[in-house]
Amino acid sequence: MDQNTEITGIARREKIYDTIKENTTVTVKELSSRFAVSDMTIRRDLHIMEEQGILTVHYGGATLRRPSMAFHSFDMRKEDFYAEKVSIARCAAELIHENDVIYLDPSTTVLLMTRFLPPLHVTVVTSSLSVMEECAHNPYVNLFIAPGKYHAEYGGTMDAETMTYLSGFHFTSAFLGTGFIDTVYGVTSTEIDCSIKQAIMRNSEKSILLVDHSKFGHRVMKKFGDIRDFNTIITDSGIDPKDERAILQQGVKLQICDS
Amino acid sequence: MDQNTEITGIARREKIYDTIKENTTVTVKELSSRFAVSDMTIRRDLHIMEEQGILTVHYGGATLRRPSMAFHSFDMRKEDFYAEKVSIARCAAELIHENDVIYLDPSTTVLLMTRFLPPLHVTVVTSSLSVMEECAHNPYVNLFIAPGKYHAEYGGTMDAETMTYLSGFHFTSAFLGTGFIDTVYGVTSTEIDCSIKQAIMRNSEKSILLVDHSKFGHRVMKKFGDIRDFNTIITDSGIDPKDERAILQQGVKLQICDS
DNA sequence: AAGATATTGAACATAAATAAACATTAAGCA
DNA sequence: TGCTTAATGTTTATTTATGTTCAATATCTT
Repeated sequence: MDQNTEITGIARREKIYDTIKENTTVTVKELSSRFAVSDMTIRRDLHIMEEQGILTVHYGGATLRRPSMAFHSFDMRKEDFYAEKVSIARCAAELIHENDVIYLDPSTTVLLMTRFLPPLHVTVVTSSLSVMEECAHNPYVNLFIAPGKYHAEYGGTMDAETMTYLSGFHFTSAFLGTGFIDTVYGVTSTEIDCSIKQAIMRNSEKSILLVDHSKFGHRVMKKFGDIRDFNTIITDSGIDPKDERAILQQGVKLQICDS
Repeated sequence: MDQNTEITGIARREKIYDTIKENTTVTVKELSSRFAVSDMTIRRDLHIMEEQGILTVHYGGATLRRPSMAFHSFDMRKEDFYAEKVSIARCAAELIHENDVIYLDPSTTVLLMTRFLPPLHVTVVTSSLSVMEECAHNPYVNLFIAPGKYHAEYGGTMDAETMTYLSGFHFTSAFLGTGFIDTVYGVTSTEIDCSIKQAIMRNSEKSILLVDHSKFGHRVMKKFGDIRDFNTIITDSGIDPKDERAILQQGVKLQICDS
């Protein structure tokens, strides 16, 4: 309405923030005419604000980034290899049986599994806040929550008490994600995450690894398992044939889902 | 209802998601006329959302994927005396100090406190999923999550392990809610809830009860505390003067917030 | 079960939005 | 003043979202 004064840069972005806070969503056109600047400028503004985590840009405009709720904000769909992760998750969910007791890891790919849970009675144990949110209203799911200090970077609890609590369960299957897999060195993660995952795997009849192809060939300091420690590895069709062979040679079942 | 001015792409799909979350099922016709787009566009939207696992398309429309149903006693309670609860929560939040270690009960009124948390560093311990969600992204909050089986009717964990975990903390203040308060008999709740609340109160320097006026004069089987076990009781101006006097006579600080 | 009606998806067409590269302007400052 | 930098505008090819037509298919009606 009133842009009498020439607004520029940060000041304009603050106004944009005010607008999007009210309306939840804004369009490029609407903003460019309101501030009498070019579409390109608005687009640049929106991208800056997206970098700052304020909003999510999409074709035509942007939407306020809502703080909580894994799926309610669609930031997740901006995850790399989202489509691949969805198909991996879909495949993984098919491995669930009636009365299973399953562990669901704090991982975006594993989280997607909650979307494809079959209508079977299962017990879900998790330390992931997003998984809790998704399972809380699912009448088929018996949900158990692991304690500890919440870490925003993992989206869940992760400390000694988390591990102790989780060690008290016996799982029929554990669904694990990872950021780093190397068919020679094995699967790696952070110190505490490794400890927890190892505890889980010790207490699980089956360990299933969900990992998209982009994670292959990378590793960090601490290893939580070798390839052969998993019963099944589920990945997408982007996997390198060499890695595929390496996994099969180690006698591990490999499931490749096309995205 | 609809000033859906030129909603496009993702933004429209978000709205579709909101709609289907409420109604469980949507039709193509209904959506295409509501958003003033062609049927084909809606169909494409629905297919994208099906691919993402959000819903299942069928002839004529789509249905929410998640087996929803019981959209829960806990969510329903959010309605009664909402304004009163908000002002009670706002008052309660003012009792928080820098570096406090506080317990937040699974209760709708206590949950509302998370909206009014002052910009002070606090440690929040909770067994309430909603509290977790609200606090997870609050940079001032150090969040600790209590374990156990999740009960949809309480919106949080509530079992022996929950109690054991919570007993390990020392709180500067505990913020508790209740459904039943009687100035003569005391404050009552379910068996397990009582056990947990008592454990909390034993380990807390201060116990603060948040209760709107509609809860007075009611009681159930098990008591978790007498009026005088609380340092402060916060309620709204609808409280009966008799109850007000009864509380003050027992030497308990009473805070009445106008709604 | 057969015919009537409505819904669908595929192929194509079109308009709009985008990112990238480059041009221009404004602003600070030695 | 002239130099430098940051912000904005412009032009381009490319991508994306949406609309349209039509044959195939599903659902309803009797």
